[in-house]
Amino acid sequence: MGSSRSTIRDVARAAGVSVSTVSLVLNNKGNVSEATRRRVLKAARELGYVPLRTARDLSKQRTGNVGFVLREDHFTRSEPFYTYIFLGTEFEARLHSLYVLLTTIPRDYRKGEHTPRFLRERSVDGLLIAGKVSAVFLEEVRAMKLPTVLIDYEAEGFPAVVIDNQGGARVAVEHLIQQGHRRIAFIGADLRHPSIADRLEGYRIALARAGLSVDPALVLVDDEAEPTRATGQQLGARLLALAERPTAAFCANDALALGVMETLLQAGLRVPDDVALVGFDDVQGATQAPVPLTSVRVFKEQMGELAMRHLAERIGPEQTRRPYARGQHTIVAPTELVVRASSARV
Amino acid sequence: MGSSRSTIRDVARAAGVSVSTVSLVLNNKGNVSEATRRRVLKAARELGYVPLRTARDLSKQRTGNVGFVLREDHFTRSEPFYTYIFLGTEFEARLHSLYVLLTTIPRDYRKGEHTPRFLRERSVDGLLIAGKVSAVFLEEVRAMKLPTVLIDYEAEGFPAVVIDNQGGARVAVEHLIQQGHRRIAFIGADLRHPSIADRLEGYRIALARAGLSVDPALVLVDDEAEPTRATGQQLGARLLALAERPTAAFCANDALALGVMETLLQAGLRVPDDVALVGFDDVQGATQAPVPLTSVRVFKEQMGELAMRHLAERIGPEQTRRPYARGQHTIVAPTELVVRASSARV
DNA sequence: TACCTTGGGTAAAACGGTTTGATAAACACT
DNA sequence: AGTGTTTATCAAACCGTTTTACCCAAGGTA
Repeated sequence: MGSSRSTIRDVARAAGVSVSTVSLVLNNKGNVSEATRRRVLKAARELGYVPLRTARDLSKQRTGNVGFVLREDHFTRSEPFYTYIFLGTEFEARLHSLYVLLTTIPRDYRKGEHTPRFLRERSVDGLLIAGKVSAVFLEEVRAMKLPTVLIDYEAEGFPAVVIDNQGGARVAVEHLIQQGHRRIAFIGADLRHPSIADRLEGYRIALARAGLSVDPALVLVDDEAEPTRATGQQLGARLLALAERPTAAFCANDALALGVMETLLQAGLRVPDDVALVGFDDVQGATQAPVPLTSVRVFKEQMGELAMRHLAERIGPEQTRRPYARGQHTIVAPTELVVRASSARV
Repeated sequence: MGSSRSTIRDVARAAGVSVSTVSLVLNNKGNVSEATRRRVLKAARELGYVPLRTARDLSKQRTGNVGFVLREDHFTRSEPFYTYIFLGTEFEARLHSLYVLLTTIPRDYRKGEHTPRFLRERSVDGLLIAGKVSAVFLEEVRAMKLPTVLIDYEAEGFPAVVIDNQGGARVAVEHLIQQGHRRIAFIGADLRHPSIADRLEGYRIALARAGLSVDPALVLVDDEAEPTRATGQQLGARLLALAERPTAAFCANDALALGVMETLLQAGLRVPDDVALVGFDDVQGATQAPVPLTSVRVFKEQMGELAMRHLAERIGPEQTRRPYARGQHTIVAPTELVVRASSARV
């Protein structure tokens, strides 16, 4: 038992070939006869040889790492949305022999002050950014000319993997219409967030296609707020205060929907009998709600995988580094409506 | 603007010294005159020189990475307990110039099949393991002779950073006693988990110190279950079914406590008037509960920091790698009782 | 026969740092 | 003046890979 790990030289010696040959075999490159290939592989196996990453990376002029950046408040919120996305990237990363360095940035990012260490040290080959982040940060990243893919967010000049927000919202609202609803509210928050804006657009389209007009009074949006449960409670109160109450509401996400539900139930209304509710994201809490929540399911791990795969291609040996035109190379991840009790037949 | 990043040789040339001198200056080693030191630093600054990690690591015979392993179901559960611990380690890692590779393992870990990639490739200098993990995994790690620190879990032969479970539980129960309670239940789950066992022990000690005896009927434990909200609901039902109902309950964690609360409220009881409740962990949900929950606060980031600092010491250049005796080098992180409405005065 | 290919292999030069002697100069002590 | 000792510096070796450039023998072609 050699205690220290064995090197490529040990393998070469054992197989009776040169170091270069071993390297060629292990990377299946160049012309190597079947006989030597087998000898080398056998020797490598017997010695339990695993190439040393640092050596390989130094030689290959790469770091073998990719960065994964998201806002701290997004990472630590109770719904593990981005956690699943991260797991997806981690999973896919294995296939490309990359390591993922996860780090968070504050909501109010300030330039030099908060720059992730791996960017300063330039020890990543590419970058994934999940969720909405400060424009200042994106600016800084842009200047670095580092292959980057956004996830669940969009910005000029960056390829992105996004949820089919508009499509998902449309299907959700169509579902409500099919259940017989005609007065359907929209519950939303910060419309500068592309996802929320797109979901509103899906709502509009669904109504239009059904020949229904959009009643501005039913579009309940707190443009200054984050789409949280607390915001949902407040908007729920506004909904209750309406002269002519809607029979259903489509909420821009589950947190909002759960907040609305809470307010409605506390006011003594029944869901879905008095007001049907549909959310978006299909978070864990959706099934555990007092009235299980109908929601639009998002395939989070899959989004992470798609993003990582795309990034790996850009990093890859091909080095095709072509610049991205706006909107081009935006990958849209499909959604799926999950019907539960909160939107049962009227 | 030299487009390519500058190397140590560029700095040496600019400062008019040898490469070795630059290295010595940048690592403040050896004897270097103040004059040259300044010249070198100036040159490095002007060239924006940052040492290349892969090169440094290869040379130093280290990887510069540490692994962070936890169970997938722990990572993705809605309470970001381990997420905060991870953030603490990440923060501390910066001070030691280490990168943290986060990866999850399944609950039912099987040897070769699920071995984290960085262990197989031996590309970490040390390992952090958070939460309870499969004994099989610990066995595998032990065999690797890799510096390791456990967090929020304990096992033979590993140093660990743990919550002061017993002390926290004691303070919590003493609080209930001080509020006038005499019949206090304990709500728990899987007692093989050291944390839960220790919290039960704290409960016992507090009662004993107050001269109260432990009524076995009031120790409600589902030994086969995980300490989740659902388990709490079931145990809440058992509590309701007791002939002589307790006036208070100390729960082994907040999830259990919230489950119990739900059951009690649904049964028409009032908290704290009919039954006072105290939890443990002080999760986000504790403040948002129907009746805000008194709980034992845990400093999660701090635990991560402590663990990483300890690990860095073991990895460090000192190489003191002395073996750990049982229980030795177990760092106990303090707790703090946070009193809220669920345990108000009787 | 002389002249390309091509297949199979290697030695040596990177990659960009750190660390280890060696060396020369300055200094201190008989 | 001669002899250690310390201080400041550097050339070269080293870390473990990949990659490049070259070599030789065998086979094909004119």
